[in-house]
Amino acid sequence: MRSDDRSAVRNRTFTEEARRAQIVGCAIEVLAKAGYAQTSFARVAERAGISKSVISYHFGSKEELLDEVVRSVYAEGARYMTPRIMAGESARDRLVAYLRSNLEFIRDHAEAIAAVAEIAVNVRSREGSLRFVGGPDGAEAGLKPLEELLRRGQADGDFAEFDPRAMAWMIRNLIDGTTKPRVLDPAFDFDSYIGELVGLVDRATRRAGA
Amino acid sequence: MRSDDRSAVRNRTFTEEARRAQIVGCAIEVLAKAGYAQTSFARVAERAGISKSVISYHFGSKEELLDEVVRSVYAEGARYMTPRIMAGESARDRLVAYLRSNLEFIRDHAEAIAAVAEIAVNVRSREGSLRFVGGPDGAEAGLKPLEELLRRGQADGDFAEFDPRAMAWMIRNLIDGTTKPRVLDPAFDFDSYIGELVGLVDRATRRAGA
Amino acid sequence: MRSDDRSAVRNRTFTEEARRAQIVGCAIEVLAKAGYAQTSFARVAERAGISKSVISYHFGSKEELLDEVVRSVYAEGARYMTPRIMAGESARDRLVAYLRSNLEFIRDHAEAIAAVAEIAVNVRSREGSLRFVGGPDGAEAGLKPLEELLRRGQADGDFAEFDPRAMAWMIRNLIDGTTKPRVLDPAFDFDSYIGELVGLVDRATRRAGA
Amino acid sequence: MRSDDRSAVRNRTFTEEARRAQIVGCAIEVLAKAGYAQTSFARVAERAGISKSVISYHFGSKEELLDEVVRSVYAEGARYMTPRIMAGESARDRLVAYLRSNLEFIRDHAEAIAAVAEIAVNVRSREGSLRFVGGPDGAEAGLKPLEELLRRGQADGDFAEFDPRAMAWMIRNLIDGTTKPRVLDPAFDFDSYIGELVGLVDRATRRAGA
DNA sequence: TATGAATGAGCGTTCATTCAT
DNA sequence: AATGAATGAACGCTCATTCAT
Repeated sequence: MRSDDRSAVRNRTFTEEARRAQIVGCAIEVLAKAGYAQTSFARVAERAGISKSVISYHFGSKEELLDEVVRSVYAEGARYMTPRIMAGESARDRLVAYLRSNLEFIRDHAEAIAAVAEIAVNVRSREGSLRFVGGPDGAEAGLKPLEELLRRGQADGDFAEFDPRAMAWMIRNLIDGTTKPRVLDPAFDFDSYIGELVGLVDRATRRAGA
Repeated sequence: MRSDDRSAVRNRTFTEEARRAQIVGCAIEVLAKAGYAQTSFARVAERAGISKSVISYHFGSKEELLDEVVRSVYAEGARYMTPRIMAGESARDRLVAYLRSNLEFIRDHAEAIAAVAEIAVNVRSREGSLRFVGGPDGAEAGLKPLEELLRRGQADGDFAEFDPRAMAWMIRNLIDGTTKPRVLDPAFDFDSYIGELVGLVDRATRRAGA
Repeated sequence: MRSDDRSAVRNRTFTEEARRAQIVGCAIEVLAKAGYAQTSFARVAERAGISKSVISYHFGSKEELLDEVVRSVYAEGARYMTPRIMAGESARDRLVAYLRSNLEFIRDHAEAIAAVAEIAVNVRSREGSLRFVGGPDGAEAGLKPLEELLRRGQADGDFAEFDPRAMAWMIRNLIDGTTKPRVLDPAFDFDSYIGELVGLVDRATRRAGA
Repeated sequence: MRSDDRSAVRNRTFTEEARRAQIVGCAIEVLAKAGYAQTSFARVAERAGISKSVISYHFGSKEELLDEVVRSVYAEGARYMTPRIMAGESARDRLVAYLRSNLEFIRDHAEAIAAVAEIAVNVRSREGSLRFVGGPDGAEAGLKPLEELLRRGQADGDFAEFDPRAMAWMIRNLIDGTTKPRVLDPAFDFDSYIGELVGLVDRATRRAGA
């Protein structure tokens, strides 16, 4: 096995990247369909039609594979959202773009989102803390820009007075919670839910009388 | 194991109830501290200072133990919330009471809430669906009363126009998401967060001009 | 617990005898229906509607219970067969009576026979040898009288020349094997099978020209 | 475990076949020596000098291992018996060949026969019926050819009148019962027993006056 | 680059048995 | 005479991981 991939970047051949991507894709499917507890190398390998030691070969550990699942989904999410948010001119525009683009990404990548959720609530460090919610790569990373956006909007007079950090958390929870009605509610309509959610946030942040 | 457990209810001796409660308590601690995947009979027994077959003796299966964890936490939650909600005279009063009492309960029972969350997102039926999220005892059970409350408030003219079902889901997500900032944010202050959340929901539901 | 019942005979109260008989009966039912491997104190107790420690109380060990099952069935078998065999005047008469009475007893006590068979082929001493087939109480005990009967018949000129010991074994195997077609063959008719078996043994033992 | 076992047949490497054969061999030894109830993966592995998860790796379940034990012994038995039986020209010849070859195989494979017997009388399906006694692969499979042979012999005038099905059962029981005197009787001589058994069956089937 | 083979730790569960009441 | 409570050993099985090829 390649024992020297501790460092962030390594040269990988094209075939290696392809295998990694395939395995990540299968891992996402298994995670989404069967849940974290039932996601084993054996099941992922079975779905990929390869032997399970191939996974060990490419990823070194289960942790590394799950990390890569999260990383790849985050990266694709950022690729989708960032330009759309940046296009907004006012804080309000950008907030709405943040909400819409994030929700659209969730809508269009149900399996990947479910997989990341499974990992986020389950993978723990040795000491027991969740690896993907705390930590520098965790929720904090996604929260800070949102908080900044809100703060800026308040400074600009776009938004009412509220605790921008608490509001950021609440908005994240509103977004992340979308998967619940989606899965559970047979009558759920994603696009109208987006409208309701944007409306709610708008009313909750709008300066009185604006 | 006790051989006559088939029926729903059984007389239990005082000692048995005490042991069951002790085991449930330890299971909650392990679930909250180490997460679902690391919660085994062995770990729970170790924490309780008993042998793991004692758990099998009292619960018959892991599923039964986890069910009891959920049931007991739900029951205590209902005991706390129900009278407080019922005391409200208007829909708005009751909505605020719903929010406050639920959040207070979460605030005061952090471990139990975390344990139930671990179970809810992990325990699956044979076919792969989450047992405690869907189903008659799942989210639906908690959602319906809230939706009714919102609908009634709209009929009374207390609330603005919005989709009451979507709003109910969003409110639940706001509440359930509270654990995230609590755990992750070192500066998190639960009581002021309650205020922010109640304020947000108030603004989001209030009839314009009211 | 009564720790002094190592010796063969003890005074037992009426209720104690009744309990023992009840437990033995239930053990027979479980053995016959579910097989040796699935026969546990728990299952026997469940069927008897008592707690499993009652069995421990009355029998001291699983071995003792199974011994009692075998002993009681053997005793009842002997009670049925002995007078019928003794009534025969010639060796041939007695051989036929042996076959018929044994087969009738098997026919009329299917469960008990099945239970004893389960025990006989499964219960082993510490060193690994079967307890109920070898040993002084085992097959030998049943075989010797049959062998003697055959030997006597040869001396009387009733029977042909054959190795009486081998013949005794073969006859026992014919009898004991009856349960197999009975269980497996949907068209099996016990009484006509008795006729066939008696005929076979008659032909096999009869002196040529007799 | 190998994840692609679903289908009936698979290519197996030489090493895998060797390991499987070794494990089957050890399982036979344990079954024969210690009996079904004491036959566990741990004991088999211990005898093979491997870790018990190796057995799981190669067999997937205990059931699969025991199936393979039965299958391999049956296959070898058929390989020995079939040509010898086919060589007989008359029904009588073939019946004697059936008896002799079967008994010789039993004589020469005592352990394997004992192991299969342990399995046959103990392994049950979910519902409680014996898996290897009833069913298409069970006793029926071995009985039918024998019954046909007897029927053909009657049609040819070789044999007396008797119920060929009952006779087939009795002959099978005579053969299968051989293990009992062999194990229990210190003076048992297998070859002379074969002679006695063949003689008995001959007398029992021979047409009067033939 | 990939794999077959193997491993040891751990899982939930069942078991006969013990013991105080 | 009976029981509830508890135990430790053993069970079949799954797991991520290692390693020689």
